[in-house]
Amino acid sequence: MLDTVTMTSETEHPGVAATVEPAHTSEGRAALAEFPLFKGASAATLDVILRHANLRRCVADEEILSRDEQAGDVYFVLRGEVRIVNYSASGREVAYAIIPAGGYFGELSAIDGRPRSANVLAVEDCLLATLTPAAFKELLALDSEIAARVMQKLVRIIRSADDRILDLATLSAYQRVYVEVLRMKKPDPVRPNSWLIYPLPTQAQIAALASTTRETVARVLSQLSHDHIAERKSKTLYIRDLARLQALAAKSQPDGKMN
Amino acid sequence: MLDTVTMTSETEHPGVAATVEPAHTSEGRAALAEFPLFKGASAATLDVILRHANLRRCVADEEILSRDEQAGDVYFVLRGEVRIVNYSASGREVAYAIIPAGGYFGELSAIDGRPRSANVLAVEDCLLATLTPAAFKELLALDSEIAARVMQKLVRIIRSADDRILDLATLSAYQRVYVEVLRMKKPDPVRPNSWLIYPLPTQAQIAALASTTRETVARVLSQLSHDHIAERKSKTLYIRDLARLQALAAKSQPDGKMN
DNA sequence: TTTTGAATGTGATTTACGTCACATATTGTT
DNA sequence: AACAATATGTGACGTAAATCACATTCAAAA
Repeated sequence: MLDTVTMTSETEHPGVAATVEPAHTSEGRAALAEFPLFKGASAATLDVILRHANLRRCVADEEILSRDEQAGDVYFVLRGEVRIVNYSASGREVAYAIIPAGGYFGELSAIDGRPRSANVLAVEDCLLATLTPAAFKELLALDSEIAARVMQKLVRIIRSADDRILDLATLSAYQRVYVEVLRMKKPDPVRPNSWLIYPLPTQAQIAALASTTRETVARVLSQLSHDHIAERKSKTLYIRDLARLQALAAKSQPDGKMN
Repeated sequence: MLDTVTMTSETEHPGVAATVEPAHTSEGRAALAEFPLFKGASAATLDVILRHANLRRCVADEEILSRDEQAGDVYFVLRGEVRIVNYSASGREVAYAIIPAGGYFGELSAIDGRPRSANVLAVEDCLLATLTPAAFKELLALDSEIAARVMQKLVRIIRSADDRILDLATLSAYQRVYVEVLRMKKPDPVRPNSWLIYPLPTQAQIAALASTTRETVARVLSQLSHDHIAERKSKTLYIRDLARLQALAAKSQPDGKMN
């Protein structure tokens, strides 16, 4: 499944795989100063960050960190995109989130010192900055604005996890796929008032997000296409009838029983 | 489903239902100073708390706060127990957590200012202390130890929510009940090395936690009893064979497919 | 181009478990 | 003790969706 990592791209030292390097390069400085979490930070704060941060590059599909590992580094995604996933005992993949450039992960272990709760995979080639737990905590103590932002992000994670639990507990598999499609939609960059998904993840990846099977996702997509609600053209899915899709996602099963 | 609340118990002013009162009573002072989150706090911190806190009493099954409400008070459970739940469009109840005395809730809205994400019900008669969002934020800014504890609690919530998502996505309904039973077990106060659940929640409540139906919970409990793994005697469930129960909870469906 | 491995589409079959329908048991109340 | 009112136990049944099994299409190398 995972490619054996070949360290060719973006590595200047042949032979030694230089995956970790200090962030004191012009590239690192610029990227970190502009990073959303640190936007508007004082010079002192930025100094702490730049002094402690390291850069790490990784290639598509590389496993950046894995569950149960006893490490607490916080990772900032400067370029690329990562997926946070877990595997069931039987090997089924469950995806928690996709973090694009500008996001960060790994803060849970940094905050409570416990092992990693999930695996993180690079969706594509990535440039990451890392901070040790000690440095991250220093940062939180030093800059209350950043501490507040981190806390807000934790709250956002809880809210979305709670939503997900509600979805898993109460929606049908089809509905969960509808919901996932709705979550992934972005405004069409050319046509206004129109929505699309690009690039469309593989059906297996969508299935992992919606906690169902690849086949079910295929059936849902076929049905949507047949009903002219969404249309797939190679790597993009055009949403033709948003209202109808939302209706499908929301329609409550004729249940009515209040227990 | 919910009893219409009759304000008889613990109310001294007949007529007016005095649900909110300042915490400046000896009862309030003692309870708050001993409260886990505030344990070891400085006099200044405690002063802020006591000055801003109010007490609120509520009776069993009362709805303490409800989803989508635009309010951000934080609640501290001084006595009693509350359940955090949500309802699906079709009315099915999904329980997130049961918070005993010493716990708190409502901090999400206080932190991010967004509406309530769930409903909170009193399991039994409760004594609660409340803090406005402003007071809570002041507290976080004033006392970094408390801020850190709150952050740790948020992380704990995320970890358990992620576990729950994994369970929902990968375990069978039976297994989810096993898992829930295992979660609720406590060491037997009299017999050492023995586990039990007391008081055993109703099957409907267990079903809400495990996201299944009451009937399924009944079947699981019957099966466990039949196999001498657990035995129910009125309000307590004795776990007779912990190892076997854990094995049942963990047994991976013969799936093996890695996708 | 040809080849080879993923990714996708769709039928047929199976099954876990929700739903429905009661009977029985356990509570708490007059 | 008698009575509701809740809570529990268990069969029968239907169905959503997982599983299995291919055919087909697409996309990346050789």
